[in-house]
Amino acid sequence: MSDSKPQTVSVNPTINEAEKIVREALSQRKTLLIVGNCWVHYKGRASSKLEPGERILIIKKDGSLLVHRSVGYEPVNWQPPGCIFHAQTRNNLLEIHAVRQRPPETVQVFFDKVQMASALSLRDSGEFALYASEEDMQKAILAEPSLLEEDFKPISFEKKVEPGFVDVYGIDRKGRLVVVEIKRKTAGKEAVLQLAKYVEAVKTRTNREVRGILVAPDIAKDAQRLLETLKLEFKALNPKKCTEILKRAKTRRLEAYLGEETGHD
Amino acid sequence: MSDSKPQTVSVNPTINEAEKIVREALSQRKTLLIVGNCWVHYKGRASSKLEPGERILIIKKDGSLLVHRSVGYEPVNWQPPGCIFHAQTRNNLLEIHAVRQRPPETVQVFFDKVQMASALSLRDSGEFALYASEEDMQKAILAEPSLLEEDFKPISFEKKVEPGFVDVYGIDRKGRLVVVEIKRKTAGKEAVLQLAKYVEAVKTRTNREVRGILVAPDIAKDAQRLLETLKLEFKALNPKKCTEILKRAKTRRLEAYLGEETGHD
DNA sequence: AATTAAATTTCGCCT
DNA sequence: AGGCGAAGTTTAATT
Repeated sequence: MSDSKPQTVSVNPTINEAEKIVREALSQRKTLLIVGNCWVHYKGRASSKLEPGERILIIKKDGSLLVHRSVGYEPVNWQPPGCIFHAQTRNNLLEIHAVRQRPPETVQVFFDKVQMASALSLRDSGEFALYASEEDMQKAILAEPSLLEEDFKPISFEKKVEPGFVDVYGIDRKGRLVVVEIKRKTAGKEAVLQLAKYVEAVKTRTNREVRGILVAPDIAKDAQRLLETLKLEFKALNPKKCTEILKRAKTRRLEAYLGEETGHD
Repeated sequence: MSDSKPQTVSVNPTINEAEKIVREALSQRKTLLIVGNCWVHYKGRASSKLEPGERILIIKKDGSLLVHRSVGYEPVNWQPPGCIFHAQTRNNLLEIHAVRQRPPETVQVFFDKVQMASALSLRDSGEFALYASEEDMQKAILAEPSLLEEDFKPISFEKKVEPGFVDVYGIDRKGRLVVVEIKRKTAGKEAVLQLAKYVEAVKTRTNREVRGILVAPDIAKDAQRLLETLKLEFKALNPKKCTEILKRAKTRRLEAYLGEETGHD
């Protein structure tokens, strides 16, 4: 008897039938998907109660739980991965408890009517790639320092400086130290203050002149004013452009590699 | 012919059958639920590509979109409410496009195999109540100022002060100004620093003595030391107690209301 | 285990 | 519409 059925789906099941599907999903580490009328109690970092209504419940094999209403991007109730679940039927009521150890939290979901219950084996080995991250921008500046300004020479990156880490650290064409703070999106006041903090920290460690440059696709009006007050600088840089630069740099590296070491594979 | 069917569910539908369900959901503002093999392209604030795999797609009537993998609390791809959708089948491939105007973003989902497709009418008018939130604690102190200390008189709340907003602002029994910072859980150093910031800001605006009181269920050891160094104060307050106080206050208000204006319904 | 910073953060409130 | 602060934020990296 094979239990490798890729999916069990039941429409308008009884509470008992639904419970069987819940148990199947939980015991075989399948994805559980239930649609029905339910109410939810949460206790933990805060507490909440959700009155009855029709919602979607998802429990994943990693022990995460989501309750979604008919509107809203965010789940109304949830539990991060690592929960332990317990399911039971009492008085024709399907109860699903999700318990998290640290921090101690519980979510209890009660169904009195199930429209659909499903236990799914989701095969998913596809990779997810996010482009134009802050890290990409950093790599792009390191690969192509002229993106920042002509004759900029990077010395290090993610350099430890008292309050944290400087994104990029280098020397300009006149030998002045340059501290670079990178933001992937419009820079606000907090980004300017972060840069100022690092510039001040570097200044205490040297007698040389120190410049601070904020790199971002854009800068907010108030942040611009603050930047000027603090005698810092701004360099506009589009994250998308960084992705392209990186792609080009990789190609170049690949070409150099193929030129030097042929016949590899 | 009635279209008020509460749900349409199809197991292992053809791509064309799945497309019909997608159109039903989108045109009738139902919740769309699809499980199947898909890949996803996202372009907007950032860009991403998700290689093929079996996932759950949810589209809600408010124009939000979620793609969930078999693990993880967060969706791998998503779109907040307010999207416009477009669906089509080409070469036996079901394409669903979600477009957001501002910021300009698109998510494209491509299905080549659908395990389950469903259009759901979720009736949900249940209220959601979050208890013991920071806001509740604030309200409780305003309703019952002696929770903070005897003879404390609140003046305002969420008062704008240079770096942000002061939770509660008032006067103590000796006429000193009091700045209150509230935390729902154990207060850490950042909470103390936040309070210090506000106290300093208020001091620049007055000649009067200014006290700073941190209100939380508990305070961390290092935060306690910092608090003493900065000559600030701590008042333990349990969020749960606040919820009870609020309930009592509401009852009292209701009683007063019923006492004054009888016969209202 | 605790801290810190980033996120396609989202959400709500206010200007 | 944009800016700012908070969130049961979550997540990942680092001390």
